[in-house]
Amino acid sequence: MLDNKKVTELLRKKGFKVTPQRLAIYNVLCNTKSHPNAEMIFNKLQPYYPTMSLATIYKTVDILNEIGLINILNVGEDAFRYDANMTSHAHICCTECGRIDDIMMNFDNCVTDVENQSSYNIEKYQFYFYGVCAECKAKKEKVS
Amino acid sequence: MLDNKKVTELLRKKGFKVTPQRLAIYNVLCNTKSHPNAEMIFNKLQPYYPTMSLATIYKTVDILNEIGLINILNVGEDAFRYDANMTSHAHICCTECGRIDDIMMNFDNCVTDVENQSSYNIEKYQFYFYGVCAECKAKKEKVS
DNA sequence: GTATCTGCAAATTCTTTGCAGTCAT
DNA sequence: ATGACTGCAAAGAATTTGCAGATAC
Repeated sequence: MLDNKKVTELLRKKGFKVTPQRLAIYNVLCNTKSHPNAEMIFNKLQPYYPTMSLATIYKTVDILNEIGLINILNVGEDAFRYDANMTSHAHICCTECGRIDDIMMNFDNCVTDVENQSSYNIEKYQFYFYGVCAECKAKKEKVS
Repeated sequence: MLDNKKVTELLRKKGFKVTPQRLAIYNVLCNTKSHPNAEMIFNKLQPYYPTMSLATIYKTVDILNEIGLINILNVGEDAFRYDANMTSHAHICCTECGRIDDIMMNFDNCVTDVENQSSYNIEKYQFYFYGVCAECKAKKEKVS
Protein backbone atom coordinates (compact mmCIF):
# COMPACT_ATOMS: atom_id res chain seq x y z
CA MET A 1 0.00 0.00 0.00
CA LEU A 2 2.66 2.53 -1.00
CA ASP A 3 1.88 6.01 -2.29
CA ASN A 4 2.63 6.96 -5.88
CA LYS A 5 5.93 8.54 -4.95
CA LYS A 6 7.23 5.36 -3.33
CA VAL A 7 5.93 3.20 -6.17
CA THR A 8 7.66 5.47 -8.66
CA GLU A 9 10.94 5.14 -6.81
CA LEU A 10 10.63 1.38 -6.58
CA LEU A 11 9.79 0.89 -10.26
CA ARG A 12 12.76 3.05 -11.30
CA LYS A 13 15.09 1.27 -8.90
CA LYS A 14 14.13 -2.06 -10.41
CA GLY A 15 14.69 -0.78 -13.93
CA PHE A 16 11.08 -0.31 -15.00
CA LYS A 17 9.55 2.83 -16.42
CA VAL A 18 6.80 4.64 -14.60
CA THR A 19 3.61 5.00 -16.61
CA PRO A 20 0.18 6.28 -15.66
CA GLN A 21 -1.24 2.84 -16.44
CA ARG A 22 1.05 1.11 -13.96
CA LEU A 23 0.25 3.55 -11.19
CA ALA A 24 -3.46 3.32 -11.93
CA ILE A 25 -3.48 -0.47 -11.78
CA TYR A 26 -1.62 -0.50 -8.51
CA ASN A 27 -3.97 2.12 -7.08
CA VAL A 28 -7.01 0.08 -8.02
CA LEU A 29 -5.56 -2.84 -6.09
CA CYS A 30 -4.77 -0.64 -3.09
CA ASN A 31 -8.28 0.74 -2.95
CA THR A 32 -10.27 -2.46 -2.93
CA LYS A 33 -10.69 -5.46 -0.70
CA SER A 34 -12.35 -7.58 -3.34
CA HIS A 35 -9.22 -9.23 -4.78
CA PRO A 36 -10.10 -8.45 -8.39
CA ASN A 37 -9.02 -10.43 -11.43
CA ALA A 38 -7.64 -8.86 -14.60
CA GLU A 39 -11.03 -8.21 -16.09
CA MET A 40 -12.34 -6.51 -12.95
CA ILE A 41 -9.34 -4.18 -12.92
CA PHE A 42 -9.93 -3.52 -16.60
CA ASN A 43 -13.58 -2.61 -16.00
CA LYS A 44 -12.71 -0.35 -13.10
CA LEU A 45 -10.23 1.60 -15.20
CA GLN A 46 -12.28 1.65 -18.39
CA PRO A 47 -13.89 5.07 -17.69
CA TYR A 48 -10.53 6.71 -16.99
CA TYR A 49 -8.33 4.83 -19.48
CA PRO A 50 -10.69 3.87 -22.28
CA THR A 51 -7.90 2.67 -24.54
CA MET A 52 -6.16 0.49 -21.98
CA SER A 53 -5.94 -3.15 -22.98
CA LEU A 54 -6.08 -6.34 -20.96
CA ALA A 55 -2.58 -7.16 -22.18
CA THR A 56 -1.27 -4.12 -20.33
CA ILE A 57 -2.96 -5.28 -17.17
CA TYR A 58 -1.42 -8.72 -17.41
CA LYS A 59 2.03 -7.29 -18.12
CA THR A 60 1.72 -4.83 -15.27
CA VAL A 61 0.58 -7.26 -12.61
CA ASP A 62 3.53 -9.47 -13.53
CA ILE A 63 5.87 -6.57 -12.88
CA LEU A 64 4.11 -5.53 -9.68
CA ASN A 65 4.39 -9.10 -8.46
CA GLU A 66 8.05 -9.30 -9.45
CA ILE A 67 8.98 -6.20 -7.47
CA GLY A 68 7.02 -7.35 -4.45
CA LEU A 69 4.12 -4.93 -4.54
CA ILE A 70 1.33 -7.43 -5.00
CA ASN A 71 0.48 -11.10 -4.59
CA ILE A 72 -1.13 -13.33 -7.15
CA LEU A 73 -3.93 -15.51 -5.80
CA ASN A 74 -5.20 -18.86 -7.08
CA VAL A 75 -8.39 -19.66 -5.34
CA GLY A 76 -9.30 -22.36 -7.83
CA GLU A 77 -11.23 -20.33 -10.36
CA ASP A 78 -10.31 -20.06 -13.99
CA ALA A 79 -8.78 -16.61 -13.49
CA PHE A 80 -6.02 -15.26 -11.25
CA ARG A 81 -6.77 -12.62 -8.66
CA TYR A 82 -4.51 -9.86 -7.40
CA ASP A 83 -3.93 -8.45 -3.93
CA ALA A 84 -1.93 -5.39 -2.86
CA ASN A 85 -2.14 -6.29 0.81
CA MET A 86 1.35 -7.64 1.45
CA THR A 87 1.07 -8.17 5.19
CA SER A 88 1.03 -11.84 6.20
CA HIS A 89 -2.53 -13.05 5.95
CA ALA A 90 -4.76 -15.78 4.56
CA HIS A 91 -7.82 -15.82 2.34
CA ILE A 92 -11.23 -17.31 2.76
CA CYS A 93 -13.50 -17.96 -0.21
CA CYS A 94 -17.24 -18.41 -0.11
CA THR A 95 -18.20 -21.51 -2.05
CA GLU A 96 -21.67 -20.06 -2.66
CA CYS A 97 -21.13 -16.50 -3.88
CA GLY A 98 -17.41 -16.53 -4.68
CA ARG A 99 -16.44 -13.60 -2.48
CA ILE A 100 -12.93 -13.62 -1.07
CA ASP A 101 -12.20 -12.13 2.32
CA ASP A 102 -8.98 -11.51 4.19
CA ILE A 103 -8.09 -13.36 7.33
CA MET A 104 -5.68 -11.05 9.07
CA MET A 105 -3.91 -13.72 11.02
CA ASN A 106 -0.25 -14.55 11.16
CA PHE A 107 0.88 -18.04 10.30
CA ASP A 108 4.61 -17.57 10.65
CA ASN A 109 4.86 -20.27 13.30
CA CYS A 110 3.42 -22.74 10.76
CA VAL A 111 6.12 -21.67 8.34
CA THR A 112 8.81 -22.42 10.90
CA ASP A 113 7.34 -25.85 11.58
CA VAL A 114 7.14 -26.67 7.90
CA GLU A 115 10.65 -25.43 7.24
CA ASN A 116 11.94 -27.67 10.00
CA GLN A 117 10.08 -30.69 8.76
CA SER A 118 10.84 -30.29 5.06
CA SER A 119 14.18 -29.71 3.40
CA TYR A 120 12.98 -26.55 1.67
CA ASN A 121 13.88 -22.92 2.18
CA ILE A 122 10.45 -21.35 2.30
CA GLU A 123 10.02 -18.04 0.51
CA LYS A 124 6.32 -17.48 0.75
CA TYR A 125 3.02 -19.17 1.38
CA GLN A 126 -0.63 -18.97 0.45
CA PHE A 127 -3.42 -20.23 2.70
CA TYR A 128 -6.91 -20.62 1.34
CA PHE A 129 -9.95 -21.52 3.39
CA TYR A 130 -13.24 -22.45 1.76
CA GLY A 131 -16.69 -22.26 3.27
CA VAL A 132 -20.00 -20.46 3.34
CA CYS A 133 -20.00 -16.80 4.32
CA ALA A 134 -22.42 -15.29 6.83
CA GLU A 135 -24.64 -13.74 4.16
CA CYS A 136 -25.01 -16.94 2.17
CA LYS A 137 -25.62 -18.88 5.36
CA ALA A 138 -28.51 -16.52 6.18
CA LYS A 139 -29.94 -16.83 2.67
CA LYS A 140 -29.86 -20.61 2.82
CA GLU A 141 -31.68 -20.70 6.14
CA LYS A 142 -34.39 -18.44 4.82
CA VAL A 143 -35.06 -20.81 1.92
CA SER A 144 -35.25 -24.04 3.90
CA MET B 1 -6.68 -44.41 -1.28
CA LEU B 2 -9.57 -46.87 -1.55
CA ASP B 3 -9.35 -50.18 -3.35
CA ASN B 4 -11.32 -50.78 -6.54
CA LYS B 5 -14.13 -52.50 -4.69
CA LYS B 6 -14.72 -49.53 -2.40
CA VAL B 7 -14.45 -47.07 -5.28
CA THR B 8 -16.99 -49.12 -7.22
CA GLU B 9 -19.41 -49.03 -4.31
CA LEU B 10 -18.99 -45.32 -3.83
CA LEU B 11 -19.47 -44.45 -7.50
CA ARG B 12 -22.64 -46.54 -7.65
CA LYS B 13 -23.97 -45.08 -4.42
CA LYS B 14 -23.54 -41.57 -5.81
CA GLY B 15 -25.30 -42.48 -9.04
CA PHE B 16 -22.29 -42.77 -11.34
CA LYS B 17 -21.40 -45.72 -13.49
CA VAL B 18 -18.24 -47.67 -12.95
CA THR B 19 -15.94 -47.75 -15.97
CA PRO B 20 -12.41 -49.06 -16.42
CA GLN B 21 -11.29 -45.52 -17.29
CA ARG B 22 -12.55 -44.12 -14.01
CA LEU B 23 -10.87 -46.80 -11.95
CA ALA B 24 -7.66 -46.42 -13.93
CA ILE B 25 -7.52 -42.66 -13.42
CA TYR B 26 -8.13 -43.00 -9.70
CA ASN B 27 -5.48 -45.71 -9.48
CA VAL B 28 -2.91 -43.51 -11.19
CA LEU B 29 -3.55 -40.84 -8.59
CA CYS B 30 -3.29 -43.35 -5.75
CA ASN B 31 0.03 -44.66 -6.99
CA THR B 32 1.95 -41.45 -7.33
CA LYS B 33 3.17 -38.68 -5.09
CA SER B 34 3.82 -36.27 -7.92
CA HIS B 35 0.43 -34.55 -7.99
CA PRO B 36 -0.01 -34.94 -11.75
CA ASN B 37 -2.05 -32.68 -13.99
CA ALA B 38 -4.48 -33.96 -16.62
CA GLU B 39 -1.82 -34.37 -19.26
CA MET B 40 0.48 -36.35 -16.96
CA ILE B 41 -2.37 -38.74 -16.14
CA PHE B 42 -3.08 -39.00 -19.84
CA ASN B 43 0.51 -39.90 -20.65
CA LYS B 44 0.67 -42.46 -17.88
CA LEU B 45 -2.43 -44.24 -19.18
CA GLN B 46 -1.62 -43.89 -22.85
CA PRO B 47 0.09 -47.34 -23.13
CA TYR B 48 -2.84 -49.11 -21.49
CA TYR B 49 -5.74 -47.05 -22.81
CA PRO B 50 -4.48 -45.76 -26.14
CA THR B 51 -7.87 -44.37 -27.16
CA MET B 52 -8.57 -42.52 -23.93
CA SER B 53 -9.07 -38.81 -24.42
CA LEU B 54 -8.18 -35.84 -22.26
CA ALA B 55 -11.87 -34.99 -22.09
CA THR B 56 -12.51 -38.22 -20.22
CA ILE B 57 -9.80 -37.35 -17.75
CA TYR B 58 -11.27 -33.93 -17.09
CA LYS B 59 -14.77 -35.33 -16.69
CA THR B 60 -13.54 -38.08 -14.40
CA VAL B 61 -11.50 -35.90 -12.07
CA ASP B 62 -14.54 -33.67 -11.66
CA ILE B 63 -16.57 -36.66 -10.54
CA LEU B 64 -13.82 -37.98 -8.28
CA ASN B 65 -13.60 -34.56 -6.68
CA GLU B 66 -17.36 -34.33 -6.30
CA ILE B 67 -17.60 -37.64 -4.47
CA GLY B 68 -14.70 -36.76 -2.20
CA LEU B 69 -12.06 -39.11 -3.55
CA ILE B 70 -9.54 -36.51 -4.71
CA ASN B 71 -8.55 -32.90 -4.24
CA ILE B 72 -7.90 -30.38 -6.97
CA LEU B 73 -4.77 -28.27 -6.49
CA ASN B 74 -3.89 -24.83 -7.84
CA VAL B 75 -0.31 -24.13 -7.15
CA GLY B 76 -0.25 -21.17 -9.51
CA GLU B 77 0.66 -22.92 -12.71
CA ASP B 78 -1.45 -22.85 -15.82
CA ALA B 79 -2.86 -26.33 -15.17
CA PHE B 80 -4.70 -27.93 -12.27
CA ARG B 81 -3.16 -30.82 -10.41
CA TYR B 82 -4.88 -33.74 -8.73
CA ASP B 83 -4.24 -35.51 -5.43
CA ALA B 84 -5.81 -38.69 -4.06
CA ASN B 85 -4.32 -38.19 -0.63
CA MET B 86 -7.33 -36.96 1.34
CA THR B 87 -5.74 -36.84 4.78
CA SER B 88 -5.28 -33.30 6.09
CA HIS B 89 -2.01 -32.00 4.74
CA ALA B 90 -0.34 -29.11 2.96
CA HIS B 91 1.74 -28.77 -0.19
CA ILE B 92 5.11 -27.27 -0.85
CA CYS B 93 6.20 -26.26 -4.34
CA CYS B 94 9.74 -25.76 -5.53
CA THR B 95 10.01 -22.45 -7.34
CA GLU B 96 13.00 -23.76 -9.30
CA CYS B 97 11.99 -27.18 -10.63
CA GLY B 98 8.24 -27.13 -10.03
CA ARG B 99 8.04 -30.30 -7.98
CA ILE B 100 5.27 -30.51 -5.41
CA ASP B 101 5.75 -32.36 -2.15
CA ASP B 102 3.37 -33.23 0.65
CA ILE B 103 3.68 -31.74 4.09
CA MET B 104 2.01 -34.30 6.29
CA MET B 105 1.10 -31.89 9.02
CA ASN B 106 -2.25 -31.17 10.55
CA PHE B 107 -3.53 -27.62 10.55
CA ASP B 108 -6.89 -28.20 12.16
CA ASN B 109 -6.12 -25.82 15.00
CA CYS B 110 -5.65 -23.05 12.42
CA VAL B 111 -9.05 -23.91 11.02
CA THR B 112 -10.62 -23.51 14.42
CA ASP B 113 -8.94 -20.14 14.91
CA VAL B 114 -10.06 -18.91 11.52
CA GLU B 115 -13.59 -20.15 12.03
CA ASN B 116 -13.77 -18.27 15.31
CA GLN B 117 -12.41 -15.08 13.81
CA SER B 118 -14.44 -15.09 10.62
CA SER B 119 -18.17 -15.55 10.19
CA TYR B 120 -17.70 -18.46 7.81
CA ASN B 121 -18.44 -22.15 8.21
CA ILE B 122 -15.23 -23.66 6.91
CA GLU B 123 -15.52 -26.75 4.76
CA LYS B 124 -11.98 -27.25 3.58
CA TYR B 125 -8.64 -25.58 3.16
CA GLN B 126 -5.57 -25.58 0.95
CA PHE B 127 -2.16 -24.51 2.19
CA TYR B 128 0.64 -23.90 -0.28
CA PHE B 129 4.22 -23.18 0.66
CA TYR B 130 6.74 -22.02 -1.92
CA GLY B 131 10.49 -22.30 -1.77
CA VAL B 132 13.58 -24.03 -3.07
CA CYS B 133 13.84 -27.79 -2.56
CA ALA B 134 16.97 -29.51 -1.25
CA GLU B 135 18.06 -30.73 -4.69
CA CYS B 136 17.77 -27.33 -6.32
CA LYS B 137 19.51 -25.73 -3.37
CA ALA B 138 22.45 -28.12 -3.91
CA LYS B 139 22.54 -27.40 -7.65
CA LYS B 140 22.60 -23.67 -7.05
CA GLU B 141 25.48 -23.91 -4.61
CA LYS B 142 27.51 -25.98 -7.06
CA VAL B 143 27.14 -23.29 -9.73
CA SER B 144 28.10 -20.32 -7.59
C1' DG C 1 17.50 9.77 -28.91
C1' DT C 2 16.56 5.34 -27.54
C1' DA C 3 15.02 1.62 -25.02
C1' DT C 4 10.90 0.48 -23.02
C1' DC C 5 5.93 0.50 -22.97
C1' DT C 6 1.11 0.42 -24.73
C1' DG C 7 -2.52 -1.41 -27.32
C1' DC C 8 -4.17 -4.16 -30.84
C1' DA C 9 -4.72 -8.60 -32.96
C1' DA C 10 -3.34 -13.12 -33.38
C1' DA C 11 -1.66 -17.11 -31.11
C1' DT C 12 -1.36 -20.31 -27.37
C1' DT C 13 -2.88 -23.33 -23.85
C1' DC C 14 -5.92 -25.50 -20.64
C1' DT C 15 -10.46 -26.92 -20.16
C1' DT C 16 -15.31 -27.56 -21.60
C1' DT C 17 -19.00 -28.83 -24.68
C1' DG C 18 -21.81 -31.25 -28.32
C1' DC C 19 -22.64 -35.23 -30.36
C1' DA C 20 -22.64 -40.06 -32.26
C1' DG C 21 -21.57 -44.45 -31.05
C1' DT C 22 -20.62 -47.59 -27.04
C1' DC C 23 -21.11 -49.56 -22.58
C1' DA C 24 -22.74 -50.42 -17.74
C1' DT C 25 -26.54 -51.96 -15.34
C1' DA D 1 -33.38 -51.46 -22.90
C1' DT D 2 -31.86 -47.20 -21.71
C1' DG D 3 -29.52 -43.71 -19.57
C1' DA D 4 -24.91 -42.64 -18.80
C1' DC D 5 -20.20 -42.66 -20.66
C1' DT D 6 -16.30 -42.34 -24.00
C1' DG D 7 -13.78 -40.21 -27.50
C1' DC D 8 -13.42 -37.10 -31.03
C1' DA D 9 -13.48 -32.52 -32.78
C1' DA D 10 -14.77 -28.01 -32.20
C1' DA D 11 -15.60 -24.27 -29.07
C1' DG D 12 -14.54 -21.37 -25.10
C1' DA D 13 -11.88 -18.61 -22.05
C1' DA D 14 -7.81 -16.75 -19.74
C1' DT D 15 -3.38 -15.42 -20.73
C1' DT D 16 0.72 -14.54 -23.70
C1' DT D 17 3.16 -12.91 -27.70
C1' DG D 18 4.60 -10.04 -31.75
C1' DC D 19 4.77 -5.86 -33.52
C1' DA D 20 4.08 -0.83 -34.82
C1' DG D 21 3.47 3.44 -32.94
C1' DA D 22 3.87 6.17 -28.57
C1' DT D 23 6.14 7.52 -24.36
C1' DA D 24 9.38 7.87 -20.31
C1' DC D 25 13.73 9.34 -19.25
